[in-house]
Amino acid sequence: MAETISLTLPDGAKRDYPAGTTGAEVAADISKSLSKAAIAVSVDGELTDLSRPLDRDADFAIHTIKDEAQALELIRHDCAHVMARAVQEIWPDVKVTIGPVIDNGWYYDFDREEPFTPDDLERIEKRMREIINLRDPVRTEVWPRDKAIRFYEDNNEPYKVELIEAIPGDEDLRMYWHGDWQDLCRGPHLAHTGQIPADAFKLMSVAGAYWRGDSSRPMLQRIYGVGFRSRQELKAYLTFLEEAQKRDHRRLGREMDLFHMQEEAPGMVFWHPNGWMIYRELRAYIQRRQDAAGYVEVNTPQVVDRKLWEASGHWDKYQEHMFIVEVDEEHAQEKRVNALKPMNCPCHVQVYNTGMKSYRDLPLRMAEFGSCARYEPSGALHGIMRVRGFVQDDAHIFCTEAQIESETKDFIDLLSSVYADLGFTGFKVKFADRPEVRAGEDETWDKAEAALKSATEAAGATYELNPGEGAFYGPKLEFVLTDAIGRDWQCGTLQVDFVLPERLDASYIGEDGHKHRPVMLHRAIVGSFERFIGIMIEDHAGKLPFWLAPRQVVVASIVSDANDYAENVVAALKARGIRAEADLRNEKINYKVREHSVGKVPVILAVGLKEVEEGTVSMRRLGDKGSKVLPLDTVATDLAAEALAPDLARKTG
RNA sequence: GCCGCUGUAGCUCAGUGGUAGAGCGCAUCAUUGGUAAUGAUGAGGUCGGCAGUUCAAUCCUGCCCAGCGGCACCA
Repeated sequence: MAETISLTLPDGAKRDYPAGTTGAEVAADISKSLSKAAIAVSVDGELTDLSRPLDRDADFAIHTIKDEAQALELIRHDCAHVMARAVQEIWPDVKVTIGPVIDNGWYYDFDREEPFTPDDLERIEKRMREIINLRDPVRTEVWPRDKAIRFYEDNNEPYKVELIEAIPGDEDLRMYWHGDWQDLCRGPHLAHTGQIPADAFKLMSVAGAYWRGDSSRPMLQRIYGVGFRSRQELKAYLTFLEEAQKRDHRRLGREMDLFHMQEEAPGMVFWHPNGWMIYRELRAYIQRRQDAAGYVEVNTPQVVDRKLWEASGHWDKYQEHMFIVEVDEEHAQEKRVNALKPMNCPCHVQVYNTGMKSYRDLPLRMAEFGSCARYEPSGALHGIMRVRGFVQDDAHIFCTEAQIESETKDFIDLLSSVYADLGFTGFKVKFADRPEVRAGEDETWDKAEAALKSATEAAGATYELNPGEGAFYGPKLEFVLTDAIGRDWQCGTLQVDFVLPERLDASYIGEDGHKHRPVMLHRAIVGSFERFIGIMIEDHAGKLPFWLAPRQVVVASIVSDANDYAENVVAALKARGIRAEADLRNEKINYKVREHSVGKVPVILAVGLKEVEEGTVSMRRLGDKGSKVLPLDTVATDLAAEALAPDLARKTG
């Protein structure tokens, strides 16, 4: 070890210290105020404790609470420790497990017989504040693993023992203390508990979670917390949560009268006229785009004999998740067992397999908006986002291996254009390559992965790797959208499949006059319409773009003498393809404006005696404060243009 | 599926071992008004379902169903 080490500060200045000097000592050497404000240091970009001895030349930075990323990481991390200590002080029998930092906060998993109650959370929070006020210094030591294992065995912390045993190699472990409380942790940590802002965290909820994420292992209790640097930041986050709640598609679905769900059909959507209008518009748009992109559309049965599912391999793997339909046929020897189709692909191969296919028929792009049913586990259901009955913008492209690349590129182009039309300007691409357990030769995988990669690049898309997450039958691309409040949604997909054509014996006659296997590309752009509409509702907070809005215009009369004129206005708008309705109720205009604003109607046209006389309307846009009086013709022309779906608008120019 | 919580009027929610309330919405009447709630009156409930305890259960107990928050799952 060098006697002297040289630290390069962020401003470029170099400072020399004896090896073994700690970050805290460096901070104290620079200034007294920095010494007080310091919470951690970075050594060559790596965040670490103030108390850690420095042993080499490095780029060096001292962090205070002003360094947001580092501060939040440390605060949340130490909140997890403080919470675990609070829990163990209140209930000494509780066993601790793990407690990582997550978006906006942290969680910690505990093993305790009794469930934690909301009152318990308050109690824990209070104790946490007390611990923070103690300003206990954080201390770490490096222990050999044997010693650590013995320590946790003696202290009856079996989960910690298991954690250590799962750490590969025989590296030493870092043990953590604040006060008398101990945990296994590699850090980094704050200098003392008092550096946690005591008024900027909140315990949010308790939930069950499997030990090590494995559903065959014990269910632990997970307490979630959120933590920030200041009370203001916490408050801002809580306000954000309230805003997010207001755009919940389940709530908006009810308020806008889009759909409902009920006990008799869990996970199935009852679409109301308003919601179904969105669905129809979106589906018609996708249909037009796919027609234009050279797809053919088919429709295949929903109830299909188990034999087909056995042949495709689904019966084996997904039987538990299929709706089974048994039919007693009067003269049959045994019951006929069918399944509601969970997906379209096996049926598409049946259509493909009729007649002889030639290489001249490829690529064959077969689309279907087919109703699928999957018996999803009850706990997975979530509004219309995760359902048991759904329709995808599903299609299978039968092609040769040589065509994978151009088909992929064409698909990504189509998908980008559709996403842009739907208001999602950017999307991420993930490339999921071969999983450990897979079908097919490595050589085939090489070819498929290479084709998929170069096609993705040719389409101008950058991707991140999602290693080992491909389907068992082939690599896949996942397309991920980000919504208005920053949440990611995986919607589109493209999967290369060599297995199903084999299993279901699909073939074509090649140029050489011999039989060949086609490749199948499974692909979807929006994924399920149900889920995508849910995403659109939340993304727009219910204020859908005009062409998708189920109710586009309400013409509201101000006095009953304007009722006839209001009806005429509605007729004029309808004649131009606009979804317009009249509100002639005996209510004040304030009342009507409020009701239709709450109902997210994009345009309200108020008409009173003045408008009747002048042939005008008073137009108010959703979200605007005021209104504008305009000639009816102008409004009708403008709104008719606005009502066109993006692809139709492009055609009209 | 697993852990926890919840289920009362169309919606949001109070409430009680002696069969129930508010606001909004709905209906009727009055009001004809100018851009986010006009007033009055009225109707509306097997208190999620099935058992049990009790003289008596919406309330207590058990089982089931559904929803919510997570976990696991997502062909």
